Amino acid sequence: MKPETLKDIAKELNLSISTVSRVVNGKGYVKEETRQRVLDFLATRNYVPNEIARSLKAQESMTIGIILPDLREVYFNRIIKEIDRVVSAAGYMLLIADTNESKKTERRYLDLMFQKRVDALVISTIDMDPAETPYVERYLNNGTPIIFIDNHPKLDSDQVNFVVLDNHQASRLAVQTLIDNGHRDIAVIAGYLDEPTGYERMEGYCQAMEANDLHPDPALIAIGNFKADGGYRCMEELLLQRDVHPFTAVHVASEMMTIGALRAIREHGLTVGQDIAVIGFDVHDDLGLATPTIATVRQPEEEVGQRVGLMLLQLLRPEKYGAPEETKVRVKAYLQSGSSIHKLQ
Amino acid sequence: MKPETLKDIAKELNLSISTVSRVVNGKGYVKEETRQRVLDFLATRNYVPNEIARSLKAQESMTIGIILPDLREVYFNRIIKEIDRVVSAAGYMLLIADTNESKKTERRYLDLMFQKRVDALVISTIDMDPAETPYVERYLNNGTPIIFIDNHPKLDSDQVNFVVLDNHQASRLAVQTLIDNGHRDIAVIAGYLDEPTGYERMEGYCQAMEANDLHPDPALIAIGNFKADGGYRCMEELLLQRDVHPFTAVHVASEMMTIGALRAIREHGLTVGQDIAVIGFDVHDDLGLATPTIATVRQPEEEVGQRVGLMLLQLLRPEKYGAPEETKVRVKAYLQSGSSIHKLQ
DNA sequence: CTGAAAGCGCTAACAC
DNA sequence: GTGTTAGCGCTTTCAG
Repeated sequence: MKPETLKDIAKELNLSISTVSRVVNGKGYVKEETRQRVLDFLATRNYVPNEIARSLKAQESMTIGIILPDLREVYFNRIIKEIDRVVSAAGYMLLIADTNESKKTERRYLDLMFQKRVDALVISTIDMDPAETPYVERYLNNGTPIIFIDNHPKLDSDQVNFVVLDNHQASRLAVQTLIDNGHRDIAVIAGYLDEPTGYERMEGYCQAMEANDLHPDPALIAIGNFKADGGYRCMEELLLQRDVHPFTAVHVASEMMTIGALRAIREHGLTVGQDIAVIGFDVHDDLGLATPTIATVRQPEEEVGQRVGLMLLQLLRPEKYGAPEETKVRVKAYLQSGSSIHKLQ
Repeated sequence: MKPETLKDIAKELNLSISTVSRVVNGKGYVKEETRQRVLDFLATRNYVPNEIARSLKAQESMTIGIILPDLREVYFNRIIKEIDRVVSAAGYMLLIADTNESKKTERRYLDLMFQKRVDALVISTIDMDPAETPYVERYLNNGTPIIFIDNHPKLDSDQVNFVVLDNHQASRLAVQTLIDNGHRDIAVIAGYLDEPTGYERMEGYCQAMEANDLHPDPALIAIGNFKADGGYRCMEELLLQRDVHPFTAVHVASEMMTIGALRAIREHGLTVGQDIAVIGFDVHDDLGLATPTIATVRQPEEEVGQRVGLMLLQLLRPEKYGAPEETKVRVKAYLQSGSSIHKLQ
């Protein structure tokens, strides 16, 4: 019933535990004859080393914790998949926790994972001042590597590693794409400006406008709540004042707000990619369900996952994977074109 | 740097390890005064018990392994989210492995998780004869509970627990919905019949037809490869022979094939929900991007996750959660309506 | 009420 | 080459 131990094997073979251990691990001198005898016997049994005991002795769990707000988000599950691929090759496994957007749950998991002594932690926190909580400090005091994804705490310790999106570049790319298609009167629907993602994307919009000698009209800047209803309301507002403040294109700076904005446009009897050009942010339609297809800037999830995976290995085993060159990285968004943008003129 | 141990604490307090252990775990007699002294001291330190050591002693890891082919699939990440919610309340954490549809990787993970001595395993295997591999047997010999999801091996041991979809009922529901809308000439695009999901869904189609005294026309049954291109080709075939074998509606028995079929219909200049009614299988468009919206039968992912979670707890701690009543469960699909079905007559 | 001691399964000096 | 031993951090008898 209970799995066999080295001791069991050793007893049956009339050998010492250490000898068996040596052949199992393939390290240390063992006479070829004995080695074979052990190997043959092992083949008939079903011995699998107990990693828990190994962990206790070696003081490393060979596990990496991942804490995130919602596993259903495409962004997260893709990243995890990549991280898994990269680190599992080095023998690490992933302990995953979904906080369901709850700070309380996030803290509980932070504790639980520390108890389990994860060798490193990847976290997309919703608790933006982790430096102040003892929860994260435990890891830091410990020297346990932490990598933040999606967002990162303001705290500027060099212990704070992250891989996040370059929001400025992303929205610049979006707006530039509209401009390249001949649009000049461009509205933006951004998220709350007190959140970095909201603020930075809005700045990106302004940067692109100014780089093209266009003046962002304050009336064409709408601020929503990152959700579909926010996008809907913002779009409504923009449309209602359209005779006074005309625009031919809009950049919506989050996925859900894009969904809402599209609905508002449709309900106003207008056609996307004809009456109004739309470029979204991180809109996922890999199945190609939307007609017209939605142009959007997107985060390179695979790249993020790979970078996080590699950074983990470098942080955990620098002697093997080299010291990480950069532990604060901002990845670039890419353009996914779609028929929601029409050429002007 | 290294986290403190009971020993460290005990030494500083001039107490024995066992006394400190008792107050940390709140079990066993400790004089109220000493208890307070320990508690006060602990508050100033930052002691977190080492779960690895606890696990070794207790012979349980408080972790549950999950092995699945692709974390990006909505079906899986929702289930995991629910399982996590349920079992984490009981102190378990999830070790997750994405095999990327590879049998070899699946086996490697099966081994790794056994090494880590997971207390239970949830698996969506792609290796349909696990009974023959020693990989799964190790767990079974061990008494380690295994729950299969999505599909299950043919092997009919009572050790094989599963929570899977009732495919017959799902396709029956789909076809019945078409019939209820007045359709009688109904085509089906099913997956390969040597896979249970392909076969059972096709049977469900036949059952619904027969229950309504309709004769499934063999020419209206197309078999594809479960992927978008398969769905596309099948739909093409059906459309090309439509004058000889007319139909007004089609049930496509997998998500990706539905996507392909929709494209084929569009490219033939026909309109879904007008010229042809379509009901898909497990089509996910929670963002509501598709127009018209796609009617589909869907798996109740949340229910599956909850059932698996509860079953795990019951299998692991029957004294606390009661013995599981049923360990082979088939959940029912539900209907998600959409404008891809038009009423006939 | 508290402490000493054994042992979970494994690794790694260190002897022989 | 192989065995003995100590010890990773914890829980849990068993003495005192």
